[in-house]
Amino acid sequence: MTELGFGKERRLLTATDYQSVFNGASFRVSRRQILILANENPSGKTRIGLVIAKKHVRLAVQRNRLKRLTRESFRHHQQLLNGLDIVMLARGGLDKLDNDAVTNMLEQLWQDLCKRRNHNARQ
RNA sequence: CGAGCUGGCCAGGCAGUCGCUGCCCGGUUGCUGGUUUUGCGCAGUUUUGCGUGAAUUCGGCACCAGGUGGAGGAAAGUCCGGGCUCCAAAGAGCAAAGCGCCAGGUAACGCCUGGGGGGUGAAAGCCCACGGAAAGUGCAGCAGAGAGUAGACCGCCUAAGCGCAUAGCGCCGGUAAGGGUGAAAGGGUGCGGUAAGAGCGCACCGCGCGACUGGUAACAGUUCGUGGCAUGGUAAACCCCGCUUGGAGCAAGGCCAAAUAGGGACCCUUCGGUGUGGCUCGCACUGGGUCCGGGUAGGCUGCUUGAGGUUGAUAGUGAUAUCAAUCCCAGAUGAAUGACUGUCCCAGACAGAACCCGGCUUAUCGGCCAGCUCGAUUU
RNA sequence: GGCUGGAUGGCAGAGUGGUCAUGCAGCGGACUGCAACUCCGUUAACGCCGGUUCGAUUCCGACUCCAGCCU
Repeated sequence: MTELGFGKERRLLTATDYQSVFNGASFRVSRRQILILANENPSGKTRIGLVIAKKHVRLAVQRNRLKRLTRESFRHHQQLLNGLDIVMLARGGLDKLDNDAVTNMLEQLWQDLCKRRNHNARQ
């Protein structure tokens, strides 16, 4: 298993997985077009789930594009986010950004999330 | 060469690194299920049964390595038509809905092909929900005299008859040629005719009906006969005629199954009730007896070999069909087909499969090929 | 993914083949010392594009948008 892999065990799979993150979200970082919720995973795995509603991003091509970009970014930064269950929610207007903008934004969000986590750990 | 029309095709390429997923092949790897042989223990009269250990071999899952495949012409809208599944073995009648020139194609269609008719364009071509209004009912505001058995507002006429009493006026009337209204005013043009007019008569055009000819038919015809001429519009108003349609949908349906609640399956009976698609019939359930399984979260399946693609031959004007050879070409399930870097060019539009096909419609950068029309020029 | 329903002034909400009610809101006026209430008057709409019809908000087709249901 390589360090940058992205298999089934790295994803949130069921409705109950999503519910646990939504109900007890310990971390919450956002930008205008993206909201990220996260929670410590009890078994120490790193997993991500995507919520990109049709209401916010109308075209299927755009939804697929955003999912791919997010997964790719997550895949590259998963060492940083070790042991978290993460849910990424898209807001309106995200489909208007190009690939570079989305990738940069996600990178900043990962950093924010990491800082928030370290801050909590010290307290 | 320019302007235009029709049909078909393509949908950024290449290299490297990282990543996702289906299938195939392999593994001194891990977990797990079975086959065969055999050791030991227990039971038994024996065949043997149970427990346990070893070897053997066949799978399944995970992981690793390699190979190979991985969005569209519209995948879209869900507007039609089918397959498939369940509802009863999907049946009968009514109601309701859809379609509508003719012939053919097709599994089927509201689609396609060919033909006819109408419209449009200089032409190639393009467009058309294109049955019936002499079966019946309804509708047409306003305007207008009159809106469907036509109709005297203005106008025209005053021959015949009557009155005044005389180139005239009035009464009784006549008249659809002209004006005006309207979306629409009941064949058109000309001549005759007349008081003025009128298919009143005639000629030509148009129209209806019948015959004949051509065509499978729709329909057509410098054809013949006949009728003075009707049958205004609206059926995407009700309707009539002909044809078609049972309803739901893969979140259909089937299987395995934590939790939770009390029902569930089979047999017998048919008064009432409930349900199945709008109603009726019909059918199923509810009632009594016997026996224990049923099922939410979740998982598996349905799930991709098909009215299939490619090439060729044959039949046909064509849509298409038949035959032969050959190929296997996405199958995901929080949902794969991507990201980054470099490079080239004509600088990449619209846009992402979700059970599967056939169409239609809508979105769309740019390019290629073939055929046709018109114009210009040269030989 | 599939299946339904809808779109009428700023808001709510009827309606029908012939220039669309009604209420609230807005504006102007009357009443009042000023307001409220009340009364009178007035502005403003059929989602968009085609077709059928003499005429479409209504009938038919396509498009856009908004709700709801099935897991």
